[in-house]
Amino acid sequence: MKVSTPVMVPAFPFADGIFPAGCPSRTVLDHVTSKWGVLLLVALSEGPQRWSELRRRAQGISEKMLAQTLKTLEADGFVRRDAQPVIPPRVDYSLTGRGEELAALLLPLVAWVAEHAEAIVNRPQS
Amino acid sequence: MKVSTPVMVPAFPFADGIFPAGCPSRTVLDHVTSKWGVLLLVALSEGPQRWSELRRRAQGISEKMLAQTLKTLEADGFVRRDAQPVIPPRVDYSLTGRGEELAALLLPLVAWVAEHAEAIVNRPQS
DNA sequence: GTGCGTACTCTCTTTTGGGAAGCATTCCCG
DNA sequence: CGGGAATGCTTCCCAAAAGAGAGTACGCAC
Repeated sequence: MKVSTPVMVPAFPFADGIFPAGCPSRTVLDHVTSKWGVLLLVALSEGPQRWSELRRRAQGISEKMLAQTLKTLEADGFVRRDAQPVIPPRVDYSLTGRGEELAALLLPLVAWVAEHAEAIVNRPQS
Repeated sequence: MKVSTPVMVPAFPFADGIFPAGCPSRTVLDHVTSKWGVLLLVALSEGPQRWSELRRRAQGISEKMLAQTLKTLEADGFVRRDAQPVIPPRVDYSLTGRGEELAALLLPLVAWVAEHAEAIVNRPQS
């Protein structure tokens, strides 16, 4: 497998300047590529999970950032929040269709990074 | 098209917890998914460019962040810095092999975001 | 009625990032 | 012959944002 597919994306017309500065693309890109956004989307790509579970999977995230990031992802329509009014509260988070599309693009990236990370940190010069 | 391909990436063994908190993957992931890191990598995927050119393409970036981000990407071995000792100075930046691999994974993601950004910002509910 | 577990929310500290000026060097213009 | 422009950074200062940690509401078990 590997990089056997240098399909070379059409490199669409980025004109001059990747994106206009105030463009929606910038906003959304910031959300999905945020430190915790990526991690949560990848975590959720393995199936619905509840708050405390996500907290465990995304090691090191604070409760504040978890809540905040989930809220952003939900507002963007990537994540579905399903709160059951039971006590103690139970809230399940899952990817929407849109979220799954995105995760499918994110996963290869994360996989590549995971595979090369050590080499990159140790011997920057490739 | 759409979600016609729930190919579901193999979802490799993320065990429990996407990455250990202090893991190199985290570090590298943060670098490449940083706000300006993505933009610069994508910009450079269209060919070598010099400082002032990058500054223009990545609309809105400050000189400080451009210098800092390029330094990080160079340290990680994604970007090559080629300074010619002429006056006025001329410095060309380009992707290394590793940088191109990464950009190839980044482009589809950026393209998807560009395509859906407006809908996401306007009508979060999909 | 005390204490626990869950899902947040609030407050305060640390880090990040933008803006602008500075710098080195040579050529161009007046 | 002197002043200003062009280029690629670097440094300083301060506002904005990220992040940690404690606090809150809620019912149930004991």
